[in-house]
Amino acid sequence: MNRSASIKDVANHASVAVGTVSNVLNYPDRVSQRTKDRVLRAIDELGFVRNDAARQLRAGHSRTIGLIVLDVGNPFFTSVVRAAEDAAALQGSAVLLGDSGHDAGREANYIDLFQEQRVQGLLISPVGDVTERLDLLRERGVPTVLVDRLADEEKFSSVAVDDDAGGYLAARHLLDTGRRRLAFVGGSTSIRQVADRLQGAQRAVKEEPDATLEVLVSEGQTVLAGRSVGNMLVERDRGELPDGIFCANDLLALGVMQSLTMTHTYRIPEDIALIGYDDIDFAVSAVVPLSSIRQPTEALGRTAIELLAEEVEAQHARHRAVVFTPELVVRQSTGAPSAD
Amino acid sequence: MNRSASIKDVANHASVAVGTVSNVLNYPDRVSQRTKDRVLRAIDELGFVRNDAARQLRAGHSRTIGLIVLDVGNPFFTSVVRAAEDAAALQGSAVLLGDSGHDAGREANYIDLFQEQRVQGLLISPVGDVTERLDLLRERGVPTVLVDRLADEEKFSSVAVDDDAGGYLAARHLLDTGRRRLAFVGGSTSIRQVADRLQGAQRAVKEEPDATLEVLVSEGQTVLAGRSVGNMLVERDRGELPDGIFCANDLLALGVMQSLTMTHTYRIPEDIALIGYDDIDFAVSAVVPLSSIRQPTEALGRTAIELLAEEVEAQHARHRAVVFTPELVVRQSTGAPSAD
DNA sequence: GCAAATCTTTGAATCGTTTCATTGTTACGA
DNA sequence: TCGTAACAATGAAACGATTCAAAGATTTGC
Repeated sequence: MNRSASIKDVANHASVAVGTVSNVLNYPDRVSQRTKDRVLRAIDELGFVRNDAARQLRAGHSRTIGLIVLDVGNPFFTSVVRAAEDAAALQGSAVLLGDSGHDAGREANYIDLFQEQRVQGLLISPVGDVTERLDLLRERGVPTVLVDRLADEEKFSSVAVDDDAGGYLAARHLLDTGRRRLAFVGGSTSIRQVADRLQGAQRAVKEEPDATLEVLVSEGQTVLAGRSVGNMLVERDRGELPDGIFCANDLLALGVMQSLTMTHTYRIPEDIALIGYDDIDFAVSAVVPLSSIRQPTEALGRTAIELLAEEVEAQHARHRAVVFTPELVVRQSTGAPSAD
Repeated sequence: MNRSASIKDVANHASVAVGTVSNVLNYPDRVSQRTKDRVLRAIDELGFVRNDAARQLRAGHSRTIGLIVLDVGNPFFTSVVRAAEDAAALQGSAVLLGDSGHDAGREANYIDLFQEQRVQGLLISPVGDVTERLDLLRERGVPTVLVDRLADEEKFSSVAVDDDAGGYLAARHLLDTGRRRLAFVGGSTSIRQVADRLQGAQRAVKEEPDATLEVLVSEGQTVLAGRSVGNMLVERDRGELPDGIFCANDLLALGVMQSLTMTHTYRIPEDIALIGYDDIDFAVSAVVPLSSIRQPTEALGRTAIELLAEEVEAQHARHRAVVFTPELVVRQSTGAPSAD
């Protein structure tokens, strides 16, 4: 296959000037019907496809937006990505997706790549702390929005979800359904998300004088870690058991559920109510459909694109940090009569 | 922020010719140390970043590869993507990822976008059948490799997994562990993957004169669909139950497992052995760790990139269709003493 | 039928990089 | 000291699309 047709080839083939071909593509109204037909036919016959490189060289910027996430496999990000793509499409941009896989090196590669591509801007859920890498972007004037990470409004716009509020919601829901001896299950509180969710839960518990909250630290945030915690609970005396458990994510909750249902000693939700966090697909199809806290991922993605557009348009506008409040999803595991 | 620095600005700032700056970037050996230092300093001081558009305009092609998958949320594709990215990085290319979400329109958009970007080539797991869209790519000479879809070798190179072999492996394993009354659970056999896996299972069963295979059609391929099938089985007389169940995917298998373990009437694997397909993350953390068939996703992604490289280099070489054989993963649900 | 107004079309200049033939410099052996 | 390699640096041309001032064509109004 030889080199593909250029606008010049089209112009020759249709016996018009290159400017006319360009007009057909960009300002069809300026061109007479006759000419337009001839040009379109030529385009078709030659299989002409616009060369985006030439286009954006002239324009000085591309029509793409870079999006770097920590893990495309994580349903949370998958959903954010999808929403961002749709929102970008609405404003005529396309999203280039990069997966850093929690690796700072890969992240740096994508940042460089996207800068060379002269993306309109960057959405990024950064690996680790906000470092010089990002400050550099800021200095270079690359419009940037942080995703799922609160940022100093002096420096960046950002979108995030209020984990404290989520934790409050979950605990409040357990309290509202009459539970008083609550337990929080989560990995190390050095993970910010875990700490915030716990804090929110504690805030709710303080509102009820007769309520208590026990903190159970799990080995990681997996189903298996949850099962260990569950097994430990099953061995307790009945009187020492919590009557409501809030897990820092759904995987942990599913593990706890496995332990409790397997032994058939305790019933969910009659003896123990259980609520998770994230509302993953599996939550609804657990043995006992799992109540959970759903994060507004679509809003996150959409808003990130919108904030980016603001940054692009008003170069020197103040940055904005938008925080969303998550949503309670009640299912059977916390005592709804029957659920979706 | 004004327009970013160009190679010309760097040249001025370092008092050299533009060609020299270019040489520093592309052929450092051709440039004396003194000049190189000066140029590098200028680059640093001006915060110069190569403009990829201009670069690839000159080069005639980009250093990116387009990858369009049916669903980034699907762990199968996530894993393929990751492997493809790594393999591409090794040869100095970057992957642009598009998610068609099983939507032909979105797919078409990405195909157009990637063509305008003049990607080196395209990896695509196409929506529906291989249609004119793809034939058009072929005619245009865009190197293309189909992923997870067998293709006419006259037309395309492709990488795929042998589902018939996978079905055989699963059924053969059940037979090898002494089961004789097998059941296959799957959605409609109009889905090619389901049909192939069933066919492979049937092939294995035919090898044992005293073995039988019952086909149970589920309503879709979800956990809930699996649970319906499971509930139906639990109501049968013990004598009419299968002693080995092969599910067309892990979600179905997890649903079946829920039904069986919840009632505590039958034990897995003692009464009924259970095996799924795909080896999703959840398989290992099920109540009874689930045996499954693992697809070689890393090999798929890597090989796809390699085949694409072949296509790019040898324009008129014959295409190749590479088929991988999946792998049996034995866990507790089919009677391993104890598993990972 | 003619001037003015409107609509079409033209094509050179431009974007930032790479390429490469040419020119300038240095080093070395005779 | 000179001639010649070997090495460095130069800068114009090219890539393909868009822009825009200018020219050309057509229509309108009188």
